Amino acid sequence: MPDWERRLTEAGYRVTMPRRAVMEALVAAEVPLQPHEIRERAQTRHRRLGLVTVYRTLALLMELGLVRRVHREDGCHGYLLTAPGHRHALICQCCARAIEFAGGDDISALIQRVETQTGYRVEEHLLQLFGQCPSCQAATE
Amino acid sequence: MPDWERRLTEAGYRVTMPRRAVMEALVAAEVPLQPHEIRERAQTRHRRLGLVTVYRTLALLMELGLVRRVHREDGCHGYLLTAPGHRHALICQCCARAIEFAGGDDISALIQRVETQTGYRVEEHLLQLFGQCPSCQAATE
DNA sequence: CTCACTGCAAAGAATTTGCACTGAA
DNA sequence: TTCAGTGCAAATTCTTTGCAGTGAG
Repeated sequence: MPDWERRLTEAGYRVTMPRRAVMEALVAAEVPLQPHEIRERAQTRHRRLGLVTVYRTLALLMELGLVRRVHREDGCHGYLLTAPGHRHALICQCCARAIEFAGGDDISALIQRVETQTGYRVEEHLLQLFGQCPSCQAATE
Repeated sequence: MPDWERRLTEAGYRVTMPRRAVMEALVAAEVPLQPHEIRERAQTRHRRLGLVTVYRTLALLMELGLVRRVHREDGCHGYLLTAPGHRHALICQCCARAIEFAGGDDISALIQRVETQTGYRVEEHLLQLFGQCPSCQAATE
């Protein structure tokens, strides 16, 4: 039994076919998926899957911290499986492949500097990097 | 003649009442505004202002770099006047007042670390901080 | 006087809600 | 068996487009 099924069960939710299909699509994806993309991919497993169910499932998975919503520069958003312990996304502008990386001392230092400079108390941060992944760099050069 | 009017003119665009009204609303605002909020505020200057024109004006102002779109944690976005030379927004979770701050060596260091760790080449970054501004901190304590 | 710009209406996305049916526990 | 979960249709919300009229330069 995968960990995410245990998390669902323990929180009092049921493990259903649509939820399995959505999770499998997200696990298989290396890129942040938009709801309609998730639906298309998940339908190979569960034909009748409705877009509404995708939205509801995503809301549930986010609530449980299994999935994160990432922003794109154009304002759209995609959904990405949460890598445990990691918080930030790095997205390839060329192929959309995304990986996550951990925040380290450098982010803490930055936050501390900004707090000192502004007088604000910083509680959350949203950091995403955009660039080119190794294989797209190789393809370009 | 304000600088933004010069920028418009030099780029071959016209300075019109609706554009003035939108800019004034943004200048007066200390918080990121959503399109409908901009419209409501700008209508004190220009009654007939349509939401469509707000969208078109914002697109133009973004193209000229006068305005930035900022993301909120809930996925909505607001528009904020660009502070010259600054790139990142710090938004109060309590009153929504926003200020911008400059990226410094700390961000460069972070990006360099991530590039080394991942092999990606980083070209853009999206950084926003959320917290409490000084006056909201004072009100809470 | 011209043509960029505007407002309206209407189309098109993206997301949410209402409700009767279905299937996981 | 029972109620959480689902799918459909339809409602909302957000944003863009088409087009005839208006006003900035």
